Amino acid sequence: MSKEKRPTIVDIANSLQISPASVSRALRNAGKVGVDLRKKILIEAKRINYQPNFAAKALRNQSSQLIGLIIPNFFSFQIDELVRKIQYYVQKKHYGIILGVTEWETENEIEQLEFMAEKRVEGIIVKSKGMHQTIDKIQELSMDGMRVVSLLDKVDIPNVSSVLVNNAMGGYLATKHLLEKGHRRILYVTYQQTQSNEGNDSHFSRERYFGMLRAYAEMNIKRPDNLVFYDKSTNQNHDTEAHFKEYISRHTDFTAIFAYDDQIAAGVSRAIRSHGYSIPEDFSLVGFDDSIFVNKWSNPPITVIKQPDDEIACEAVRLLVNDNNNELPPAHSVVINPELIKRESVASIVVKQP
Amino acid sequence: MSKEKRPTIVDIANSLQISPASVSRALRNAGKVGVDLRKKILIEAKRINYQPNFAAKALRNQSSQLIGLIIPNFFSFQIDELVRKIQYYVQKKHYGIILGVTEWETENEIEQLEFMAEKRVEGIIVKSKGMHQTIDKIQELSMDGMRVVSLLDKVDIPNVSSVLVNNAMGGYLATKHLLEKGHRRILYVTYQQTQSNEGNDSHFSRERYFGMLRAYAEMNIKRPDNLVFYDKSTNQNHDTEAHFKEYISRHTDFTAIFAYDDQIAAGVSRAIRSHGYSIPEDFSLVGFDDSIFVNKWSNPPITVIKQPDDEIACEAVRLLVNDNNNELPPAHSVVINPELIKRESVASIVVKQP
DNA sequence: TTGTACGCGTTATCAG
DNA sequence: CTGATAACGCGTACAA
Repeated sequence: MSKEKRPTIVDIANSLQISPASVSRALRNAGKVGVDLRKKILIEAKRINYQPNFAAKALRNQSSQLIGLIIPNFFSFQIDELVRKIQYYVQKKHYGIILGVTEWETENEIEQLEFMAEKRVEGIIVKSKGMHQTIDKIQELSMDGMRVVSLLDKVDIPNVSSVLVNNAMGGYLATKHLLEKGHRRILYVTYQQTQSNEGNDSHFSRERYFGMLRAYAEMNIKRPDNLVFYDKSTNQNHDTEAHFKEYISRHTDFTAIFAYDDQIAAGVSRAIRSHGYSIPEDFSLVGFDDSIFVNKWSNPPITVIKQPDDEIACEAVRLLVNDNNNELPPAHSVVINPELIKRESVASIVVKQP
Repeated sequence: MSKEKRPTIVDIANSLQISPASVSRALRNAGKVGVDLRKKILIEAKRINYQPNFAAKALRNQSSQLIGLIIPNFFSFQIDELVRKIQYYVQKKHYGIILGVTEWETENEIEQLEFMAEKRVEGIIVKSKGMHQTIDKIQELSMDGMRVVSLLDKVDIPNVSSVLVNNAMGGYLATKHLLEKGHRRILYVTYQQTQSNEGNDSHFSRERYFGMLRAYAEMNIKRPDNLVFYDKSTNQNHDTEAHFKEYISRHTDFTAIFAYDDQIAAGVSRAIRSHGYSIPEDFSLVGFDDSIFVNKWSNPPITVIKQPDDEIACEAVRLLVNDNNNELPPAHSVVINPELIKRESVASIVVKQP
């Protein structure tokens, strides 16, 4: 029962005693077709439940109507929202997304890129760890004519686009908010930067820190020294809680914490609580990303810097899929400004300066 | 630069002065090709960086090498792991998955099903809310010859497969564990069942409860009455915490809680803590699903019934994609046994029976 | 406005 | 073992 051929435009043409060409034209509103003829065609198409053959279209048009989406997993930053929105925008243009998951493994990233190329997707949206092997592969594909958009990673390859968030502004907004609430001693908790960790987190971490410094400078406040804690966690091995427990048992000379990302914020939050302190009474906390960890579970709800996922998704798709017959925009980078989402993890302090 | 035609088997054939047919055979290890000729072909293919044209293959073979995956979101139960594993198994067979996200909206479910059909995927794996409109659409596709696997939902349509978890066994394992730890008054917290909520959760909830009763019966313990709390939350509107706060302010005549799923467990956990109680000292808690909420964030780590995602993914894919030239297995249902993951949310109690 | 004929890249079939 | 040919379903010059 599954073997009977699906109906084609030829079938429609035959039952109506007309040519397949007219059917093709009618079905796509292309070329000239008589009004009544088109009507008959549409009716017949519906009657026999005609479905265009995707492969034939793709072959004929040299276009797969597919774009690849390569992501590390589903819980880092707000990636679930991004995927959902990307899927939405892509499908709105009658494209499909084919998915690859890499677990932050460079090897998998390369494998996925190759897989997408084989499947002849028309473009690839990729969030990678940013190691040079992956970048090389992206460059290779790009030179073969593949359009690539790097998600939230700056990639310096001609013809490769990026959709970025203004990290410095994120750091700035978080810090300014804390300063305005009266905090002066704000601890920055971020990943330790090692040779092996040459990925984008290092750059981003520095950028966010620059933003922090700018906020202090702008308010003419001198930022105290030694208020950075480098967490030795990695993407693969997350142990912020333990590291920070150790730290807080010896240092409590801060009133607020700005966490590099939500995973760190989560670990910090747990460490703080396990020491009998609470948020925001004892320490205020600002996270970064607004991942589901934070926005669906954290207690109390954590104030965060949010990367606007709708805009990111929309831009990424716009860079890959053209709207009508318009030309695609040339490859370029888009920088999107993050915003501060105030929740309940930041308290005002009146005077706490010694 | 992106416009130069990709090389084809004809290009290879021409530069080698042979026929395209031989190239095709050589590239696929199909049919008979001389050893040295094959070698030359492979070398030339590599040289010009030949990539098979997916659309042409699909058209010729009447097979898109694509399967559709329709899911509600990325954080319900262990869906992120499921997607990752499904993607893994699918790609191992050189298939791709194309993704649809529904947000538990019946309307979106139907739209996605139609989209997948248009894209001519060879099979669809779908996790739906289970409303009849969706079921009808699945049936329609199925009658058109589409293979469909329902993920974690029983669907009574001939030719549609299901991969299910033994819910009764889940309830049984959770309860048995609690009983063995000395608990007798175990509160079951589950969703309220309304007319509008005719989806699968109702069935599953009952099945898990039957498993619970069986555990009591098997140990010859009479289960106390009135130990079920119906949470009025829905998939769209999750408010377990508030509901349960209200409940616990008036009832504390239980020592342990078995939550229908992790979202409920999460809400219950927060409600308990906000009342000044702690887990497991005051109440023990067992969740269901092992979603990322629980396994990556909860504090303390919550003991759960886990649906073995690797096995589920593997079965789902096996039902859709044949290994070599083997025939696909006929549509049928697979029931997989869940397991108990012991963590830190269950304490022993010695004597607490009044 | 409509029809004819060809090609997109691949593979199955059949002939040599 | 290898080559020629047709066909998969659709879109589009070109002709009518």
